[in-house]
Amino acid sequence: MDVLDLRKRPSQQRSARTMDVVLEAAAQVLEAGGLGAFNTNAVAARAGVSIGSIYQYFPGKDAVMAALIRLEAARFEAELARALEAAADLPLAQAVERLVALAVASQTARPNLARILDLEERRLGLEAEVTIRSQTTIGQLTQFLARHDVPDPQVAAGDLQNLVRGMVDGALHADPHDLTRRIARAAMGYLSGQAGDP
Amino acid sequence: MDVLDLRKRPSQQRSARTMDVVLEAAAQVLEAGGLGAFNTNAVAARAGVSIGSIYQYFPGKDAVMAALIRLEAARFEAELARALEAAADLPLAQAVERLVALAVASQTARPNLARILDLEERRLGLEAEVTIRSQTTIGQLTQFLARHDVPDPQVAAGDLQNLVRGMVDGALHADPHDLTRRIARAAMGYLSGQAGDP
DNA sequence: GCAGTATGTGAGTAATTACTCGCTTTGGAT
DNA sequence: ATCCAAAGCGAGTAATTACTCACATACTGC
Repeated sequence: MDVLDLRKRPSQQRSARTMDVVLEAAAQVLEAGGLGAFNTNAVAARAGVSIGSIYQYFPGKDAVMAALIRLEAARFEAELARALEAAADLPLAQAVERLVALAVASQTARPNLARILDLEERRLGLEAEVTIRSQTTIGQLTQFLARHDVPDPQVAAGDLQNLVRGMVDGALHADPHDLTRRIARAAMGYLSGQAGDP
Repeated sequence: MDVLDLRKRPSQQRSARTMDVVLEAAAQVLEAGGLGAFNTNAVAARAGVSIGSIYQYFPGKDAVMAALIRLEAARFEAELARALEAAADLPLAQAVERLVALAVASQTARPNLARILDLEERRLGLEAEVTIRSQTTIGQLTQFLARHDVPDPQVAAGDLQNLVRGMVDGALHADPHDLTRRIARAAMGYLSGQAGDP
């Protein structure tokens, strides 16, 4: 039984609108004001609900954070799944470019939020439910890479995810298209250099 | 006149030991407990000085943070400068491997700290003194890459820094030596793929 | 209408925390 | 020894904030 769990949702089939509104407000507060501005009052105000309502849906502040992390993870994973399906029959280079473009678009929408969620995921995920966000993302990527005969696909998947994340994080004010090209180049470079060069 | 400046240091030639102690304590608190544990009382306690003393050397909490960011930046830049000098006559691939090893070692020592400083730098550096930490680092790298006839060395320097940072951040529990090899491969892959493939 | 329940409210509370200020201690010059 | 300024101290203060709870309102089946 985790403090971050939402099992205590008062009824089974709630309108869920309030919850969504709160999470969206939390995202906006984090994006606009950073971790320091993320407090229950600010989130409630932005969501247009009372503080009490927040505590009807979430056992505490950290639970809001955790729910937001899971939400964003789920969104990205859904997009990734679609993109992977669409790119299934493409040659590796083109497939990689598409996936990178997806990652760039995803992070560019709310640059600060992504960074904060990264950091908070580590703080909250204290060993349990390790890396909420990347678990299945990595899984999907691993399978994709394995199909393209990339050696050590699991490690490669993790490396690529980190490579992309780092480059997107660092260069958010660049032109997205150009950035995508450079990141794709780095990713392909990594994959080409894979394994036994003699 | 910035709130983060330390110009108001009470005397011109202070022992500076207290200041160092405070900064080291701040680093330890951040590494151990994250941003949430970073408060003036905790830092003072860990440093073995009183709260008052902190405020004799720093105009406020954020100034401690800023000073720590500058300190770590200066340390890394010094190491980088030495490494670049030592690697000046090496072929590109070997030079890159050495630089990557340095970055890995640097971040591995205090993994959480590095991430937090990244985030805080953005929060504090609001447009002024843009990217305290990477300014001269990038400069040094740019010159190095230019000497090796890398096209667009400035962009490449930034990309490489972000690529390395991302990969190190994401895989801190891996074996440092293996990690270094993989990152170096990615970096070389990026550099090889540079410019006009037809 | 009405009973009963689900949902929403927001003033209040207890805890935390950045920072102040009047005081004590230290150390060096005479 | 005496003085003085520099350095250090830490209880106190005002502000912030996570969270509670007694109450109000909306909704549902009758």
